[in-house]
Amino acid sequence: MPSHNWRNRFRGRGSRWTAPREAILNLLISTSKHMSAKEIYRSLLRIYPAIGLTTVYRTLDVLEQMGYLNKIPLGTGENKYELITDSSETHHHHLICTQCGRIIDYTDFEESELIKKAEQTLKTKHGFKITDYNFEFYGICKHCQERR
Amino acid sequence: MPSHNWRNRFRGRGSRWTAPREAILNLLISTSKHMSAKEIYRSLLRIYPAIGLTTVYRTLDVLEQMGYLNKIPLGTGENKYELITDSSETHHHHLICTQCGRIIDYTDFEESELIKKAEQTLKTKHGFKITDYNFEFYGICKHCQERR
DNA sequence: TTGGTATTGATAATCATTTTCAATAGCAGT
DNA sequence: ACTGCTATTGAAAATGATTATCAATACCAA
Ligand SMILES: [Mn+2]
Ligand SMILES: [Mn+2]
Ligand SMILES: [Zn+2]
Ligand SMILES: [Zn+2]
Repeated sequence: MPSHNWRNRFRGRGSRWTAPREAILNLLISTSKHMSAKEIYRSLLRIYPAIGLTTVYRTLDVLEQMGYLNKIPLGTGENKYELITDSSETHHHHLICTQCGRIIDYTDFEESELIKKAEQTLKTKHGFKITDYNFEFYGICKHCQERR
Repeated sequence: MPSHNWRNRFRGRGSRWTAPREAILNLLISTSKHMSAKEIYRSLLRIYPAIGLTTVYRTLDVLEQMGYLNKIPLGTGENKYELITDSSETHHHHLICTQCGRIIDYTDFEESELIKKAEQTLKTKHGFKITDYNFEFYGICKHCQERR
């Protein structure tokens, strides 16, 4: 996962490889968390004081368009992001704690299969061409249940 | 579906039965569409020129808390709403056209079953208490595919 | 090295939803 | 029907996330 790999991916589609983009990617690569644009921005400020929040948003957009980023709506109008890497489970869903905002990854083979099947069915039955889907559970995480 | 039914539901939880709330409910009952707060507001203006958008939001909140309203995030930060009635399919999902905003109801027995199972699993396995979930497909509807 | 242009960051603008607050109206108790 | 308490209302301002604008800058192909 050397960064010239990412560099080439950007260059390959006519985009440029820049310092802000490298900083954002390094952060996304190194973290295991699901971060919001502002969280990414604030985290980068320490090492890259000149970076702008706007640039974070733009880079996340590009990454999403390239298919390397997963955008997770929190249901509050805010989104969190996670990089899609080779090693990461491509198909997983999320448990979102409405109390603390924590996001828990969760994989279910049956569910993934069903979604694939549904995509097919919806195309033939409703003529609906699926480009994306959301599947999130909302609730109270174990941690938050204990402290009340 | 006489409105004194709804009146009692409101009164039952210490809430008051008011003209704006009756107007909003009558609209939600009579429509088969999935409407946004602003769409509801604009539609009511004709018959109830004094109504405020704020009140629409507040009434939708109450209905959601009472468990009679389904809130559907469009992925753009905007939400649409639909009343949950006895006759309506309680468990259905949505196909959201990212081109025209149309929402298509869609029911899948297998999927509903799987979600019920998942709720159980998540509770025992992750200690996660589910209060709600989102399951939406995004894509291009038949209508929009033809006109391009 | 250079020129064209993609990108950047500061700032202002959007847009949906919330908050605030004084005025009003529902309704329980009389 | 009257009264008083307080939930509700609507206008206006505030919020919070995201986007648009724009002049300055930095990539990078040639
Ligand atoms: Mn994840
Ligand atoms: Mn529906
Ligand atoms: Zn939590
Ligand atoms: Zn459409």
